[in-house]
Amino acid sequence: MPVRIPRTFFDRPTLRVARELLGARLVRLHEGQRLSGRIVEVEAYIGQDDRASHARMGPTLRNAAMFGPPGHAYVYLIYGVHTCLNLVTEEEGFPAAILVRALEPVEGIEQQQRWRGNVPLRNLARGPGRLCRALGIDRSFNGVDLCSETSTLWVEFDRHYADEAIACSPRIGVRGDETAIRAPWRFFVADSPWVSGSATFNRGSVHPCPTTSP
DNA sequence: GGATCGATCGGCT
DNA sequence: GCCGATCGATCCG
Repeated sequence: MPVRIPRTFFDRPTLRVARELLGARLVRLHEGQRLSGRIVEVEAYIGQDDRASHARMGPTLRNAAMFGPPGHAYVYLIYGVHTCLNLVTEEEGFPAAILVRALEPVEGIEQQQRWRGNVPLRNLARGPGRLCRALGIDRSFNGVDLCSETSTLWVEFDRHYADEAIACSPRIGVRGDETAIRAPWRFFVADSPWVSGSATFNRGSVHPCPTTSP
């Protein structure tokens, strides 16, 4: 039986957690059925000094989950249209989270297709808004404890990817050209057809993978 | 495959 | 008022 990833996993430096989440399986339980996908792309948002983070202006009602304990979900609405899922990391009080950007579909694909309007399989969960729609994740999941045995959303260990299979790049969709904001805090499975972004961007902007943050 | 543009809401300045 | 950690439709090559 697969087991939920425990809170101790999330209660660690965010870049390490982000790297190790690649290959893990995100599971949503819906009416007794498992809907899931393998995480193939993530982005790290670390601390109040991260100019791209929602936590940059300090704690607010919206970003409260980022300041809360690790192992919880931070879910928000973007552009008035799409939902994004983050997994909160590091000790309570320190605002950090990992944006889940793409999944390789694994279980309950038919239900996911229904929620997605029968788009091509490749686009089922390729992008942060798309994967939320595929798994039926809305803002009612904000603050949910992924490590509680009673929640209907969690993460399991699944595949392991060697370092050579992993690539890094600047985060997608963040504005500004300061070096700090361009930190290569996006991790993805190189050459996976399931990651978002264009092939040329994914190949052309690859950085060495960082292991420590400022 | 790539560029552009509109949608549409909540949260902050 | 302004502006997003985006997506899909549409147009072009």
